[in-house]
Amino acid sequence: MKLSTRGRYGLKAMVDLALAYGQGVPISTASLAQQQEISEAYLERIIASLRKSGLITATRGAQGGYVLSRSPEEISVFDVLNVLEGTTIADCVSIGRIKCKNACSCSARPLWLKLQNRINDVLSATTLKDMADDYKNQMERTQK
Amino acid sequence: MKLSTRGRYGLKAMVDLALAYGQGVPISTASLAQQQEISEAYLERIIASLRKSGLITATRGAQGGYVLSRSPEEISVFDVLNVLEGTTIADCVSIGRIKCKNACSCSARPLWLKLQNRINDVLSATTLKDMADDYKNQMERTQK
DNA sequence: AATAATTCCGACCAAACTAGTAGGAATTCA
DNA sequence: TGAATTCCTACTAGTTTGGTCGGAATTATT
Repeated sequence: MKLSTRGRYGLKAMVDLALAYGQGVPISTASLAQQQEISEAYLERIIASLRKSGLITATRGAQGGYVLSRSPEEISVFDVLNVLEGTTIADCVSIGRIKCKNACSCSARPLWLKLQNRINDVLSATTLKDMADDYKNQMERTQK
Repeated sequence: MKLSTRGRYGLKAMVDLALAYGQGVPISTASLAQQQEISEAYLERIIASLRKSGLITATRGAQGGYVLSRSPEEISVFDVLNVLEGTTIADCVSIGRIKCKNACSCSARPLWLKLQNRINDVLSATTLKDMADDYKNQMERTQK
């Protein structure tokens, strides 16, 4: 039930991109990594997945970097974590074909389904804009 | 975000014990493992943790086995998974001291807290009795 | 008393996953 | 041209997962 650094680093990077959204300036991995104080090389690979999934767009070369492909309110946390982590808590609740042959008679499956729904509710109801706004507010409050 | 077999096997075993509760007959690992069609040796070790935590009580020797230490409605899924898995999705939402020094200024922490609460709500609102009852109902329906 | 059934315990193990590192090719701006 | 940057692939150490194995201790049954 633990989130990996992959998901945590990646989501925070996405929030950073959300904060920069609208200025049209691409942000480099170097600066994203610096804000989180983590390894540039590692974050780069995480970001590569996000780009391949289409959530962010890269511009190469000097002054290059990344921008969100859509506006922050159109990207949910679910979208992001779905790329970076498996979001399903057990195989038997995944949308595609169910791998567990005992699914019909499993005493735990109803619970997993319910739990999965609650998790998805939270993740898909929260957008990058929400997180960026919350963050800005929090920063303001601690300033004062 | 995946549950391990440890949590899944263990919880199902607990439901099996809940179904047998009240008859006073201890259930052996052999029979619990058989119902799930999994390795006896592995389940034994999972069950050992549950016993050490006090959720179940063992009687040794022939005709021995395990019974729930409390009645099924007094044991929540949270109790069980708390023993078998870490139930926290990130260190920064654990109850004890917060390990992450950036917790105050983290753009993701409010989300993790919210998500963690939703998960805990579901897990602690569901008891072994609920699961056992659901299971019995489901079995009846598929019989007809 | 012998035996079979069972919990209990510790050591071991292979495979997968996590969290990185390293190095260099390709691209683009200045 | 040179610096900044993405992009890509290979490598690695450590941890976790999901087990197995062998045997000691305990108890009910015969």
